[in-house]
Amino acid sequence: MAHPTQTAPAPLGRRERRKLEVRERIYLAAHALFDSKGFDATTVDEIASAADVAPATFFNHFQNKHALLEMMADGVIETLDDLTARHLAGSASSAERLRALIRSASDEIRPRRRVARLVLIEFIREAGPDQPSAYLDRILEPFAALIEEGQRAGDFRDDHDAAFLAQMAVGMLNSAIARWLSDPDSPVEQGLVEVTEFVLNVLQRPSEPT
Amino acid sequence: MAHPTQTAPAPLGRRERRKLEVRERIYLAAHALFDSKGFDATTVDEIASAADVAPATFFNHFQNKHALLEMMADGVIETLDDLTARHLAGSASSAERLRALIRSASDEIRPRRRVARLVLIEFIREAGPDQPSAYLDRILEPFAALIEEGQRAGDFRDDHDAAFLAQMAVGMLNSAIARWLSDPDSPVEQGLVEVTEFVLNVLQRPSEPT
DNA sequence: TCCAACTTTGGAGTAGACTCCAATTTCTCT
DNA sequence: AGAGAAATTGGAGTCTACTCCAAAGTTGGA
Repeated sequence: MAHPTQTAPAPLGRRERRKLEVRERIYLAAHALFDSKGFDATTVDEIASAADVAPATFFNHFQNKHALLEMMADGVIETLDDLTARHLAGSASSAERLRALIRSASDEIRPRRRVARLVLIEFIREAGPDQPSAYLDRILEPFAALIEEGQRAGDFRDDHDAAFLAQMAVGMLNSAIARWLSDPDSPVEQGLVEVTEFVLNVLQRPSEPT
Repeated sequence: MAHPTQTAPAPLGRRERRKLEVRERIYLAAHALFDSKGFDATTVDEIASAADVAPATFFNHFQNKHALLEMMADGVIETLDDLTARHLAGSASSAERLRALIRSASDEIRPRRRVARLVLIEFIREAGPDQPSAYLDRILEPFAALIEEGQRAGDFRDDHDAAFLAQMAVGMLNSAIARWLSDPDSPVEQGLVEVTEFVLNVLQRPSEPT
């Protein structure tokens, strides 16, 4: 799960390097704390002292505590994009690609359950009643790409466009993931596999007029 | 959208009646405020004064601000149960029943978009990383009941049990609703109808071995 | 080397959620 | 009517997120 703090690569003075370093330290400290204690139970002061900076410094780097979640959400999306790019490159069948993507995604999530939950909530919450959701669309993109690819190959139904099918697929996966995320002991692997197969079944079957 | 504050019907002294009245007043005030300003932007003091009680009184009735959301979530589930009971009673086809249920549900939600969003988030959030989600299961129940009915009638596929299919159906509907809730101007009617038809298509089509 | 720009930091201060408590009001029951 | 239980209320106090500011430290460049 890449986090977005590593962007500009080359021409950085010691100054900016330090700054990024601090920012990164805060981010990582927060990530660890959120994952172990949850968001609400984690104090800005705790984050600051875990990152070994003064409390005031925190606000030099992040507008507020919530901004950390947004950054983590960005990280998730980046990771998802990376995974998709990797799996699209491969030459397996459409179904196998989707399976692989979902397997990879679940591998990413597993060790960071708690943060994953927070991010999932963030995805829904972020879409304030005023602006269209940014995350939700970006989450769909990778799936849509993969499905479109599958449609072109003739593997997936094309009575709906890829975006719509992606939304349906993500919806189904989501409900499985949501359940998993909230129940620490549930057998994700198994549940997720079942849902994945169902999704494939739905995607593959061409529609007949009702 | 019934709210759960109306339970015990008969033997109430003036005292308990007053108490429920106050509770109800606070609940309604909060509901209105949440719907117009959102949760975070609404102050406990505001709620109290809108309900015409002292700020301290608020905490006599609700453990905290968040408890109001939980109560609203309960209300949603109750409403959903009611709707389902009503629609199960009817004698239409399985497909028609599902369409009717979803239509009713969307009618309930439409005038309370903002609160609906909060409640949706609550559904996901509530499942703390420690206890299994209570709401998520209860949300599925009505759909599962309806689907099971359809399976018995031979209208729906039965290669998976009703609970699983319900989860898939709710997942798909959810992703449509989530999108709608965050985009004030999106044509819910249309999107929801499209998704509903897709869900029906998925439910009706019996699976063939892959 | 020294200045200007930027960062960190401590400290004071605000707002809102929530607790605790004692005084007061409201109801119930006799 | 009057005692006792329960609810309301105001007030003081805590905790945390977050803002503002001035002092002090760090860095890059002339």
